[in-house]
Amino acid sequence: MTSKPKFTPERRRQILEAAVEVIAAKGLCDTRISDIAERAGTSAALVIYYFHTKDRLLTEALTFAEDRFYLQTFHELTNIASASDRLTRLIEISCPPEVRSDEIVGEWILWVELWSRALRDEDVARKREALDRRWRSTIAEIVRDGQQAGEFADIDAADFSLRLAALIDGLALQVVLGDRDVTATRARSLVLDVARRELQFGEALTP
Amino acid sequence: MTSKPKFTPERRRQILEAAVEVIAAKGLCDTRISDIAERAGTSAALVIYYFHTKDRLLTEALTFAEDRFYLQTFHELTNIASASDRLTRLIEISCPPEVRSDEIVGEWILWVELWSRALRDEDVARKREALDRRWRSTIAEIVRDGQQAGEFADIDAADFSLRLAALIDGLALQVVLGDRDVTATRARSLVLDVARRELQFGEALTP
DNA sequence: CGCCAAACTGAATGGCCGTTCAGCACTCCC
DNA sequence: GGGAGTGCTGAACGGCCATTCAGTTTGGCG
Repeated sequence: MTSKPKFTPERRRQILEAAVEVIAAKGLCDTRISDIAERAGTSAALVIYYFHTKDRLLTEALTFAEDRFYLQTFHELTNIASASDRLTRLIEISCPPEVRSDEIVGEWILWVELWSRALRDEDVARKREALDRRWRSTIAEIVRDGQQAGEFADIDAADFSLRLAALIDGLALQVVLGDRDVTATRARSLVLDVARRELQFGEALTP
Repeated sequence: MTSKPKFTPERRRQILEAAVEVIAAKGLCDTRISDIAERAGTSAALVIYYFHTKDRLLTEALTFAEDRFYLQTFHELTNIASASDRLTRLIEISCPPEVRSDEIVGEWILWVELWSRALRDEDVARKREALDRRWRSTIAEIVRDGQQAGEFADIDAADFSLRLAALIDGLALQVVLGDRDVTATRARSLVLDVARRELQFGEALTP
């Protein structure tokens, strides 16, 4: 309101954050530059001044958000010693929680928007690919750590991480779309079961 | 071209098919009524005349396409006797093939568009939910058939079908988005491996 | 044939929104 | 103080596009 924030990089971030919020709330299609400007507390003209075109702004906002979320998650995981605990936490973080936390659900909404954009924009497609590769590498890394520590069974880490990531995507999607057959807790426990069964750690399985 | 098709229901279908093609090619956001009209060989005014509003047309087109695809798949499966063959075929059909067949890839593109729409439109969300429920039921049905015939191990059919459907979603998505780490054949064989391992059918597993 | 309803259309209409632009305010440096 | 550069803005501009409308064609039917 009264504050008059200047200085380019700070402004940039403000606008990106506003863009992320608007996209999550209204969807890519219905996002207007003026909405973003309003939420950022400036004018539409300034938004264009910083990003030149709406297209570039939207692309940058999507990757900005996903990148930030990844770094946050990654940072949290580095504080956990055991591989099985790290994997468990990773699953908990990535599956949407039962209570509709705007933070996590918003993150998944942005993924869906990112996917639809990546279908038509080669540039976005490559950025998405890089984000997902990094994510799967992180899982694979945990698996290999656990295997070296003797916590996990000796299965192929690359295959497992791809399967696990895909399963999380598929289940989280259902939860975010509000499917009444797929509650958040059910999704989470399915993923955890798969991980425990395949890597053979944690609670005993009763088959 | 020269033909002059009339009669309401036929026209309706023509327009819906045109809409589906345009959406798959350009995406929901960039789909114009005039594009659809042009492809259907009529005027934009007629399109509105039939569907009243663009919104309704798009929603109807998306569910029309997915419904048609499901029925087609379902019909093909009914001709297969053994449950394991049926499940194998279901997986083959739903995973995008290596050669970019417009038919299947288009189907997946439409799913992504449907998801992003379902995020904001309760009506679309419910329709999507119904489509997915039917799909998972189809899988569960096959599993139960196979179990009764002694082909499959006795695991929980509902859980398995949810997990399998989610895995297919997640992997097919990567393929359709052009991720270079996830080829179509790799995705397909991962899904088949999971199914065979969990249900214990087909080729021997070498763990 | 003549009449009616329904299918269909081309040409407006009206609103929206990305982008441009001319200029204001502020700060820094000489 | 004044000149310059930069952050910033309000007010156009211009194009696009869903929707409307007034009117034409078509086909069936008495």
